[in-house]
Amino acid sequence: MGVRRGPVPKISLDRIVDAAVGIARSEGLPRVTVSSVADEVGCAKMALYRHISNRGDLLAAMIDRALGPAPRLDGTEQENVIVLWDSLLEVYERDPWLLALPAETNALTPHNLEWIDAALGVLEGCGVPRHERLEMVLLITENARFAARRHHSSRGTTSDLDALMASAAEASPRLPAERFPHLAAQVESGSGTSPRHHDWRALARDHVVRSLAAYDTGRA
Amino acid sequence: MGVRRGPVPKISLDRIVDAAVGIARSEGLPRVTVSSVADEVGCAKMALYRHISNRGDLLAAMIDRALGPAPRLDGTEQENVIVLWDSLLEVYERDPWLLALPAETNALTPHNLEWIDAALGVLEGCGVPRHERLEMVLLITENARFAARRHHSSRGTTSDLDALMASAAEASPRLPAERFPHLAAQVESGSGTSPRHHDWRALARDHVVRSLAAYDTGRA
DNA sequence: GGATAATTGCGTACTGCATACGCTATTCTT
DNA sequence: AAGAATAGCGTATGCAGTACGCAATTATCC
Repeated sequence: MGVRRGPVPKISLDRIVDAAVGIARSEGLPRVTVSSVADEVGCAKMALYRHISNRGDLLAAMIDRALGPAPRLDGTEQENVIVLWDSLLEVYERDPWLLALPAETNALTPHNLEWIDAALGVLEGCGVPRHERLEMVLLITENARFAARRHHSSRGTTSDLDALMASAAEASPRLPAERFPHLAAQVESGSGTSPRHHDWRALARDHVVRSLAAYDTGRA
Repeated sequence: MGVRRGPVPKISLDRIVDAAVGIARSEGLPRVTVSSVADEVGCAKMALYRHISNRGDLLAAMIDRALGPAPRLDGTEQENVIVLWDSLLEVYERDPWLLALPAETNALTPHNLEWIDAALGVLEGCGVPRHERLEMVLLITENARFAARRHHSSRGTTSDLDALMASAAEASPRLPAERFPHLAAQVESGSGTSPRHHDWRALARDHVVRSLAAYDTGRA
Protein backbone atom coordinates (compact mmCIF):
# COMPACT_ATOMS: atom_id res chain seq x y z
CA MET A 1 0.00 0.00 0.00
CA GLY A 2 3.03 2.23 0.27
CA VAL A 3 3.66 1.64 -3.43
CA ARG A 4 2.71 4.53 -5.67
CA ARG A 5 1.16 4.35 -9.08
CA GLY A 6 1.93 6.71 -11.95
CA PRO A 7 5.25 8.09 -13.19
CA VAL A 8 8.10 8.41 -10.73
CA PRO A 9 8.15 11.97 -9.38
CA LYS A 10 10.92 14.11 -10.86
CA ILE A 11 10.53 16.87 -8.29
CA SER A 12 9.85 16.65 -4.59
CA LEU A 13 8.54 19.01 -1.96
CA ASP A 14 12.01 19.15 -0.49
CA ARG A 15 13.53 20.36 -3.71
CA ILE A 16 10.82 22.97 -4.10
CA VAL A 17 11.34 24.28 -0.59
CA ASP A 18 15.09 24.25 -1.13
CA ALA A 19 14.76 26.33 -4.24
CA ALA A 20 12.32 28.73 -2.60
CA VAL A 21 14.52 29.27 0.44
CA GLY A 22 17.51 29.72 -1.82
CA ILE A 23 15.76 32.48 -3.74
CA ALA A 24 14.57 34.09 -0.53
CA ARG A 25 18.10 34.12 0.84
CA SER A 26 19.75 35.53 -2.25
CA GLU A 27 17.07 37.82 -3.66
CA GLY A 28 14.57 38.39 -0.88
CA LEU A 29 11.07 37.20 -0.18
CA PRO A 30 9.24 39.27 -2.82
CA ARG A 31 11.20 37.48 -5.52
CA VAL A 32 9.91 34.14 -4.32
CA THR A 33 7.11 33.66 -6.79
CA VAL A 34 5.62 30.49 -8.17
CA SER A 35 7.30 31.16 -11.49
CA SER A 36 10.74 31.89 -10.09
CA VAL A 37 10.65 28.83 -7.86
CA ALA A 38 9.61 26.69 -10.81
CA ASP A 39 12.47 28.12 -12.87
CA GLU A 40 14.91 27.35 -10.08
CA VAL A 41 13.60 23.82 -9.73
CA GLY A 42 13.65 23.40 -13.49
CA CYS A 43 10.01 22.66 -14.22
CA ALA A 44 6.86 24.42 -15.30
CA LYS A 45 5.16 26.42 -12.62
CA MET A 46 1.98 24.41 -12.65
CA ALA A 47 4.01 21.35 -11.82
CA LEU A 48 4.56 22.77 -8.35
CA TYR A 49 0.89 22.55 -7.55
CA ARG A 50 1.12 18.78 -7.42
CA HIS A 51 3.21 19.24 -4.27
CA ILE A 52 1.84 22.41 -2.69
CA SER A 53 -1.76 23.47 -2.48
CA ASN A 54 -1.07 27.17 -2.74
CA ARG A 55 1.52 29.83 -2.10
CA GLY A 56 0.69 29.98 1.59
CA ASP A 57 1.53 26.33 1.92
CA LEU A 58 4.90 26.94 0.36
CA LEU A 59 5.60 29.78 2.75
CA ALA A 60 4.70 27.63 5.73
CA ALA A 61 7.04 24.91 4.52
CA MET A 62 9.75 27.52 4.01
CA ILE A 63 9.33 28.79 7.56
CA ASP A 64 9.67 25.29 8.91
CA ARG A 65 12.78 24.72 6.86
CA ALA A 66 14.32 27.98 8.02
CA LEU A 67 13.57 27.22 11.65
CA GLY A 68 15.24 23.86 11.67
CA PRO A 69 15.36 21.63 14.73
CA ALA A 70 15.25 23.17 18.18
CA PRO A 71 18.60 23.59 19.95
CA ARG A 72 19.82 21.37 22.75
CA LEU A 73 19.13 23.04 26.07
CA ASP A 74 21.07 21.25 28.80
CA GLY A 75 22.54 23.99 30.92
CA THR A 76 21.43 26.12 33.84
CA GLU A 77 17.96 27.62 33.62
CA GLN A 78 19.39 31.06 33.06
CA GLU A 79 21.88 29.75 30.52
CA ASN A 80 19.13 27.98 28.66
CA VAL A 81 17.17 31.18 28.21
CA ILE A 82 20.22 32.80 26.70
CA VAL A 83 20.95 29.87 24.42
CA LEU A 84 17.35 29.70 23.30
CA TRP A 85 17.23 33.39 22.53
CA ASP A 86 20.57 33.33 20.74
CA SER A 87 19.56 30.34 18.65
CA LEU A 88 16.40 32.10 17.62
CA LEU A 89 18.37 35.15 16.64
CA GLU A 90 20.66 32.99 14.56
CA VAL A 91 17.68 31.70 12.67
CA TYR A 92 16.58 35.20 11.80
CA GLU A 93 20.07 36.28 10.84
CA ARG A 94 20.51 33.28 8.60
CA ASP A 95 17.14 33.86 6.96
CA PRO A 96 16.27 37.54 7.27
CA TRP A 97 13.43 37.13 4.80
CA LEU A 98 11.48 35.67 7.73
CA LEU A 99 11.22 39.22 9.00
CA ALA A 100 9.29 40.29 5.93
CA LEU A 101 6.43 37.96 6.81
CA PRO A 102 3.37 39.43 8.50
CA ALA A 103 3.97 37.01 11.43
CA GLU A 104 0.30 37.29 12.19
CA THR A 105 -0.04 33.57 12.59
CA ASN A 106 1.95 30.92 14.40
CA ALA A 107 2.49 28.36 11.74
CA LEU A 108 2.08 25.26 13.94
CA THR A 109 4.62 23.44 11.84
CA PRO A 110 6.64 20.52 13.27
CA HIS A 111 9.85 22.41 13.93
CA ASN A 112 7.95 25.33 15.38
CA LEU A 113 6.20 23.02 17.82
CA GLU A 114 9.59 21.59 18.67
CA TRP A 115 10.94 25.04 19.50
CA ILE A 116 7.90 25.91 21.55
CA ASP A 117 8.18 22.66 23.45
CA ALA A 118 11.84 23.24 24.19
CA ALA A 119 11.13 26.77 25.34
CA LEU A 120 8.36 25.59 27.63
CA GLY A 121 10.83 23.24 29.22
CA VAL A 122 13.21 26.09 29.89
CA LEU A 123 10.58 28.29 31.48
CA GLU A 124 9.51 25.45 33.69
CA GLY A 125 12.78 25.87 35.53
CA CYS A 126 12.56 29.67 35.69
CA GLY A 127 9.73 30.01 38.14
CA VAL A 128 7.20 31.09 35.56
CA PRO A 129 3.75 29.83 36.56
CA ARG A 130 2.20 27.22 34.32
CA HIS A 131 -0.53 29.29 32.76
CA GLU A 132 1.88 32.07 31.83
CA ARG A 133 4.52 29.89 30.21
CA LEU A 134 3.16 29.60 26.71
CA GLU A 135 2.54 33.31 26.56
CA MET A 136 6.05 33.96 27.78
CA VAL A 137 7.45 31.72 25.08
CA LEU A 138 5.72 33.81 22.47
CA LEU A 139 6.97 36.99 24.10
CA ILE A 140 10.55 35.72 23.95
CA THR A 141 10.11 34.69 20.34
CA GLU A 142 8.75 38.08 19.46
CA ASN A 143 11.58 39.77 21.28
CA ALA A 144 14.26 37.89 19.36
CA ARG A 145 12.41 38.63 16.15
CA PHE A 146 12.40 42.30 17.05
CA ALA A 147 16.11 42.30 17.79
CA ALA A 148 16.83 40.62 14.48
CA ARG A 149 14.71 43.14 12.63
CA ARG A 150 16.47 46.06 14.27
CA HIS A 151 19.88 44.60 13.60
CA HIS A 152 19.00 43.82 10.02
CA SER A 153 17.46 47.17 9.20
CA SER A 154 20.28 49.11 10.80
CA ARG A 155 22.68 47.49 8.34
CA GLY A 156 20.78 48.02 5.12
CA THR A 157 19.59 51.20 3.52
CA THR A 158 16.13 50.39 4.83
CA SER A 159 16.93 51.95 8.15
CA ASP A 160 14.82 55.08 7.99
CA LEU A 161 14.65 55.81 11.69
CA ASP A 162 18.31 55.09 12.34
CA ALA A 163 19.30 57.22 9.39
CA LEU A 164 17.24 60.05 10.79
CA MET A 165 18.81 59.77 14.21
CA ALA A 166 22.31 59.38 12.88
CA SER A 167 22.92 62.81 11.42
CA ALA A 168 21.78 66.11 12.82
CA ALA A 169 21.81 67.50 9.29
CA GLU A 170 19.11 65.04 8.30
CA ALA A 171 17.14 65.42 11.47
CA SER A 172 17.06 69.15 12.07
CA PRO A 173 14.61 70.08 9.29
CA ARG A 174 12.34 67.13 10.01
CA LEU A 175 12.49 67.28 13.77
CA PRO A 176 11.62 70.79 14.96
CA ALA A 177 12.70 70.87 18.57
CA GLU A 178 9.52 72.56 19.77
CA ARG A 179 7.36 69.77 18.41
CA PHE A 180 9.65 66.80 19.12
CA PRO A 181 11.74 67.96 22.07
CA HIS A 182 12.89 64.56 23.25
CA LEU A 183 13.75 63.27 19.81
CA ALA A 184 15.69 66.41 19.07
CA ALA A 185 17.56 66.09 22.36
CA GLN A 186 18.30 62.49 21.55
CA VAL A 187 19.82 63.44 18.22
CA GLU A 188 21.79 66.26 19.74
CA SER A 189 23.29 64.12 22.46
CA GLY A 190 24.25 61.62 19.80
CA SER A 191 22.56 58.89 21.78
CA GLY A 192 20.31 57.74 19.03
CA THR A 193 23.26 57.03 16.82
CA SER A 194 26.39 54.94 17.25
CA PRO A 195 24.81 51.77 15.89
CA ARG A 196 28.31 50.49 15.37
CA HIS A 197 29.38 51.00 18.95
CA HIS A 198 26.40 49.48 20.63
CA ASP A 199 24.75 46.17 20.02
CA TRP A 200 21.00 46.55 20.21
CA ARG A 201 20.63 42.81 20.31
CA ALA A 202 22.07 42.50 23.80
CA LEU A 203 19.70 45.25 24.90
CA ALA A 204 16.66 43.38 23.68
CA ARG A 205 17.88 40.15 25.20
CA ASP A 206 18.51 41.75 28.57
CA HIS A 207 14.96 42.98 28.42
CA VAL A 208 13.54 39.48 28.65
CA VAL A 209 16.24 38.37 31.08
CA ARG A 210 15.23 41.16 33.46
CA SER A 211 11.61 40.20 33.22
CA LEU A 212 12.36 36.55 33.91
CA ALA A 213 14.67 37.41 36.79
CA ALA A 214 11.70 38.99 38.54
CA TYR A 215 9.97 35.61 38.51
CA ASP A 216 13.00 33.86 39.88
CA THR A 217 13.61 36.24 42.77
CA GLY A 218 9.93 36.11 43.58
CA ARG A 219 10.28 32.35 43.96
CA ALA A 220 13.60 32.10 45.76
CA MET B 1 2.03 81.54 -4.59
CA GLY B 2 -0.36 79.46 -2.55
CA VAL B 3 -2.83 79.79 -5.40
CA ARG B 4 -3.18 76.68 -7.52
CA ARG B 5 -3.75 76.50 -11.24
CA GLY B 6 -5.88 73.91 -12.98
CA PRO B 7 -9.30 72.57 -12.06
CA VAL B 8 -10.33 72.60 -8.42
CA PRO B 9 -9.58 69.17 -6.95
CA LYS B 10 -12.68 67.04 -6.44
CA ILE B 11 -10.92 64.49 -4.24
CA SER B 12 -8.31 65.02 -1.55
CA LEU B 13 -5.73 62.85 0.12
CA ASP B 14 -7.80 62.98 3.29
CA ARG B 15 -10.84 61.55 1.56
CA ILE B 16 -8.73 58.81 0.00
CA VAL B 17 -7.21 57.84 3.33
CA ASP B 18 -10.62 57.97 4.96
CA ALA B 19 -12.01 55.60 2.39
CA ALA B 20 -9.04 53.27 2.63
CA VAL B 21 -9.15 53.09 6.43
CA GLY B 22 -12.90 52.55 6.24
CA ILE B 23 -12.46 49.57 3.96
CA ALA B 24 -9.65 48.20 6.12
CA ARG B 25 -11.84 48.43 9.20
CA SER B 26 -14.88 46.81 7.70
CA GLU B 27 -13.39 44.30 5.28
CA GLY B 28 -9.76 43.89 6.25
CA LEU B 29 -6.48 45.03 4.77
CA PRO B 30 -6.38 42.64 1.80
CA ARG B 31 -9.55 44.25 0.46
CA VAL B 32 -7.88 47.62 0.41
CA THR B 33 -6.92 47.78 -3.23
CA VAL B 34 -6.50 50.75 -5.50
CA SER B 35 -9.72 49.85 -7.26
CA SER B 36 -11.80 49.38 -4.14
CA VAL B 37 -10.54 52.63 -2.64
CA ALA B 38 -11.36 54.45 -5.85
CA ASP B 39 -14.83 52.95 -5.84
CA GLU B 40 -15.35 54.08 -2.27
CA VAL B 41 -14.13 57.57 -3.06
CA GLY B 42 -16.23 57.63 -6.18
CA CYS B 43 -13.65 58.17 -8.86
CA ALA B 44 -11.57 56.19 -11.33
CA LYS B 45 -8.64 54.38 -9.86
CA MET B 46 -6.05 56.26 -11.84
CA ALA B 47 -7.34 59.46 -10.32
CA LEU B 48 -5.87 58.40 -7.00
CA TYR B 49 -2.37 58.54 -8.39
CA ARG B 50 -2.56 62.32 -8.51
CA HIS B 51 -2.57 62.22 -4.71
CA ILE B 52 -0.50 59.17 -3.85
CA SER B 53 2.65 57.98 -5.56
CA ASN B 54 2.00 54.29 -5.04
CA ARG B 55 0.24 51.84 -2.81
CA GLY B 56 2.97 51.99 -0.19
CA ASP B 57 2.39 55.69 0.19
CA LEU B 58 -1.26 55.06 0.81
CA LEU B 59 -0.46 52.48 3.45
CA ALA B 60 1.88 54.87 5.22
CA ALA B 61 -0.81 57.54 5.25
CA MET B 62 -3.27 54.99 6.58
CA ILE B 63 -0.92 54.05 9.40
CA ASP B 64 -0.53 57.66 10.38
CA ARG B 65 -4.28 58.14 10.35
CA ALA B 66 -4.84 55.07 12.47
CA LEU B 67 -2.20 56.13 14.99
CA GLY B 68 -3.66 59.53 15.61
CA PRO B 69 -2.11 62.04 18.02
CA ALA B 70 -0.06 60.80 20.95
CA PRO B 71 -1.84 60.65 24.31
CA ARG B 72 -1.37 63.14 27.11
CA LEU B 73 1.11 61.78 29.62
CA ASP B 74 0.98 63.87 32.75
CA GLY B 75 1.01 61.37 35.60
CA THR B 76 3.60 59.49 37.60
CA GLU B 77 6.41 57.87 35.61
CA GLN B 78 4.99 54.43 36.28
CA GLU B 79 1.48 55.58 35.43
CA ASN B 80 2.68 57.09 32.20
CA VAL B 81 4.15 53.81 31.04
CA ILE B 82 0.81 52.14 31.64
CA VAL B 83 -1.14 54.88 29.90
CA LEU B 84 1.22 54.83 26.95
CA TRP B 85 0.98 51.09 26.59
CA ASP B 86 -2.79 51.07 26.96
CA SER B 87 -3.19 53.84 24.40
CA LEU B 88 -1.09 51.91 21.95
CA LEU B 89 -3.19 48.83 22.53
CA GLU B 90 -6.31 50.86 21.89
CA VAL B 91 -4.92 51.88 18.55
CA TYR B 92 -4.41 48.29 17.54
CA GLU B 93 -7.81 47.24 18.80
CA ARG B 94 -9.52 50.05 16.92
CA ASP B 95 -7.63 49.20 13.73
CA PRO B 96 -6.64 45.53 13.84
CA TRP B 97 -5.68 45.64 10.17
CA LEU B 98 -2.46 47.28 11.37
CA LEU B 99 -1.44 43.86 12.61
CA ALA B 100 -1.53 42.44 9.11
CA LEU B 101 1.28 44.75 8.03
CA PRO B 102 4.83 43.37 7.86
CA ALA B 103 5.87 46.10 10.35
CA GLU B 104 9.36 45.77 8.99
CA THR B 105 9.77 49.49 8.80
CA ASN B 106 9.06 52.35 11.15
CA ALA B 107 7.08 54.68 9.00
CA LEU B 108 8.56 57.94 10.31
CA THR B 109 5.24 59.64 9.80
CA PRO B 110 4.27 62.75 11.84
CA HIS B 111 2.04 61.00 14.33
CA ASN B 112 4.50 58.18 14.76
CA LEU B 113 7.26 60.64 15.58
CA GLU B 114 4.86 62.26 18.04
CA TRP B 115 4.28 58.94 19.80
CA ILE B 116 7.99 58.17 19.89
CA ASP B 117 8.73 61.58 21.29
CA ALA B 118 6.12 61.18 24.01
CA ALA B 119 7.44 57.75 24.90
CA LEU B 120 11.00 59.06 25.13
CA GLY B 121 9.76 61.62 27.60
CA VAL B 122 8.24 58.91 29.74
CA LEU B 123 11.36 56.79 29.78
CA GLU B 124 13.41 59.80 30.75
CA GLY B 125 11.73 59.61 34.14
CA CYS B 126 12.11 55.88 34.49
CA GLY B 127 15.81 55.66 34.98
CA VAL B 128 16.54 54.29 31.53
CA PRO B 129 19.92 55.52 30.33
CA ARG B 130 19.88 57.87 27.35
CA HIS B 131 21.33 55.58 24.76
CA GLU B 132 18.88 52.80 25.58
CA ARG B 133 15.73 54.89 25.51
CA LEU B 134 14.91 54.82 21.84
CA GLU B 135 15.42 51.11 21.72
CA MET B 136 13.21 50.67 24.75
CA VAL B 137 10.48 52.69 23.09
CA LEU B 138 10.52 50.33 20.16
CA LEU B 139 10.48 47.36 22.51
CA ILE B 140 7.39 48.70 24.26
CA THR B 141 5.71 49.39 20.94
CA GLU B 142 6.44 45.89 19.76
CA ASN B 143 5.15 44.45 23.01
CA ALA B 144 1.81 46.23 22.73
CA ARG B 145 1.57 45.13 19.14
CA PHE B 146 2.18 41.57 20.20
CA ALA B 147 -0.49 41.76 22.89
CA ALA B 148 -2.98 43.15 20.41
CA ARG B 149 -2.15 40.41 17.93
CA ARG B 150 -2.64 37.70 20.54
CA HIS B 151 -5.87 39.19 21.75
CA HIS B 152 -7.17 39.61 18.24
CA SER B 153 -6.25 36.17 17.01
CA SER B 154 -7.65 34.46 20.09
CA ARG B 155 -11.06 35.89 19.24
CA GLY B 156 -11.26 35.01 15.59
CA THR B 157 -11.10 31.66 13.89
CA THR B 158 -7.51 32.48 12.98
CA SER B 159 -6.26 31.24 16.29
CA ASP B 160 -4.49 28.06 15.27
CA LEU B 161 -2.27 27.68 18.30
CA ASP B 162 -4.95 28.56 20.80
CA ALA B 163 -7.35 26.19 19.12
CA LEU B 164 -4.77 23.45 19.39
CA MET B 165 -4.18 24.08 23.06
CA ALA B 166 -7.83 24.46 23.88
CA SER B 167 -9.06 20.93 23.35
CA ALA B 168 -7.24 17.74 24.18
CA ALA B 169 -9.19 16.02 21.43
CA GLU B 170 -7.59 18.30 18.86
CA ALA B 171 -4.16 18.16 20.40
CA SER B 172 -3.65 14.50 21.20
CA PRO B 173 -3.16 13.24 17.63
CA ARG B 174 -0.98 16.19 16.67
CA LEU B 175 1.04 16.39 19.87
CA PRO B 176 2.51 12.99 20.67
CA ALA B 177 3.63 13.27 24.28
CA GLU B 178 6.97 11.61 23.63
CA ARG B 179 7.94 14.21 21.06
CA PHE B 180 6.39 17.29 22.65
CA PRO B 181 6.32 16.46 26.36
CA HIS B 182 5.93 20.00 27.66
CA LEU B 183 3.26 20.97 25.17
CA ALA B 184 1.32 17.83 25.94
CA ALA B 185 1.60 18.50 29.66
CA GLN B 186 0.43 22.03 29.08
CA VAL B 187 -2.65 20.82 27.26
CA GLU B 188 -3.39 18.19 29.87
CA SER B 189 -3.16 20.63 32.77
CA GLY B 190 -5.52 22.89 30.88
CA SER B 191 -3.10 25.76 31.32
CA GLY B 192 -2.79 26.57 27.70
CA THR B 193 -6.48 27.12 27.43
CA SER B 194 -8.94 29.36 29.31
CA PRO B 195 -8.43 32.32 27.00
CA ARG B 196 -11.70 33.65 28.36
CA HIS B 197 -10.62 33.51 31.97
CA HIS B 198 -7.24 35.14 31.58
CA ASP B 199 -6.30 38.33 29.87
CA TRP B 200 -3.05 37.89 28.00
CA ARG B 201 -2.82 41.60 27.53
CA ALA B 202 -2.06 42.25 31.18
CA LEU B 203 0.59 39.56 31.02
CA ALA B 204 2.39 41.23 28.16
CA ARG B 205 2.12 44.61 29.79
CA ASP B 206 3.52 43.35 33.08
CA HIS B 207 6.43 42.00 31.08
CA VAL B 208 7.64 45.48 30.17
CA VAL B 209 6.72 46.88 33.56
CA ARG B 210 8.96 44.30 35.22
CA SER B 211 11.81 45.13 32.90
CA LEU B 212 11.47 48.85 33.56
CA ALA B 213 11.18 48.31 37.29
CA ALA B 214 14.66 46.81 37.24
CA TYR B 215 16.00 50.14 35.94
CA ASP B 216 14.18 52.09 38.59
CA THR B 217 15.37 50.00 41.52
CA GLY B 218 18.87 50.10 40.14
CA ARG B 219 18.68 53.88 40.30
CA ALA B 220 16.93 54.37 43.60
C1' DG C 1 -8.01 89.29 -23.78
C1' DG C 2 -5.80 85.67 -25.97
C1' DA C 3 -1.86 82.57 -25.56
C1' DT C 4 0.45 79.70 -22.32
C1' DA C 5 1.49 76.91 -18.54
C1' DA C 6 0.12 74.05 -14.87
C1' DT C 7 -2.88 70.76 -12.85
C1' DT C 8 -6.81 67.43 -12.40
C1' DG C 9 -9.50 63.42 -13.63
C1' DC C 10 -9.33 59.47 -16.19
C1' DG C 11 -9.34 55.88 -20.32
C1' DT C 12 -6.26 52.61 -22.28
C1' DA C 13 -2.99 49.31 -22.02
C1' DC C 14 0.63 46.51 -20.15
C1' DT C 15 2.84 43.54 -16.80
C1' DG C 16 3.22 40.15 -13.24
C1' DC C 17 1.10 37.00 -10.24
C1' DA C 18 -1.73 33.08 -8.52
C1' DT C 19 -4.31 29.41 -9.93
C1' DA C 20 -8.48 26.55 -12.13
C1' DC C 21 -8.93 23.03 -15.66
C1' DG C 22 -7.98 19.49 -18.54
C1' DC C 23 -4.77 16.74 -21.47
C1' DT C 24 -1.08 13.35 -21.87
C1' DA C 25 2.20 10.20 -20.50
C1' DT C 26 3.62 6.94 -17.14
C1' DT C 27 3.30 3.34 -13.87
C1' DC C 28 0.83 -0.02 -10.83
C1' DT C 29 -3.29 -3.10 -10.18
C1' DT C 30 -6.37 -6.64 -11.63
C1' DA D 1 -4.36 -6.49 -21.75
C1' DA D 2 -7.63 -3.14 -19.55
C1' DG D 3 -8.23 0.18 -16.18
C1' DA D 4 -7.07 3.34 -12.45
C1' DA D 5 -4.19 6.54 -10.33
C1' DT D 6 -0.62 9.87 -10.50
C1' DA D 7 3.04 13.40 -12.38
C1' DG D 8 4.14 17.12 -15.37
C1' DC D 9 2.47 20.79 -17.81
C1' DG D 10 0.05 24.05 -21.56
C1' DT D 11 -3.70 27.10 -21.76
C1' DA D 12 -6.45 30.49 -20.00
C1' DT D 13 -8.64 33.55 -16.52
C1' DG D 14 -8.98 37.17 -13.26
C1' DC D 15 -7.04 40.53 -10.40
C1' DA D 16 -3.66 44.09 -8.85
C1' DG D 17 -0.57 47.82 -9.60
C1' DT D 18 0.72 51.31 -12.54
C1' DA D 19 3.06 53.84 -16.91
C1' DC D 20 1.41 57.00 -20.37
C1' DG D 21 -0.98 60.37 -22.50
C1' DC D 22 -5.30 63.03 -23.58
C1' DA D 23 -8.85 66.43 -22.53
C1' DA D 24 -10.79 69.69 -19.56
C1' DT D 25 -10.14 73.40 -16.32
C1' DT D 26 -8.03 77.32 -14.14
C1' DA D 27 -4.36 80.84 -13.20
C1' DT D 28 -0.66 83.64 -15.13
C1' DC D 29 1.73 86.53 -18.51
C1' DC D 30 2.22 89.51 -22.44
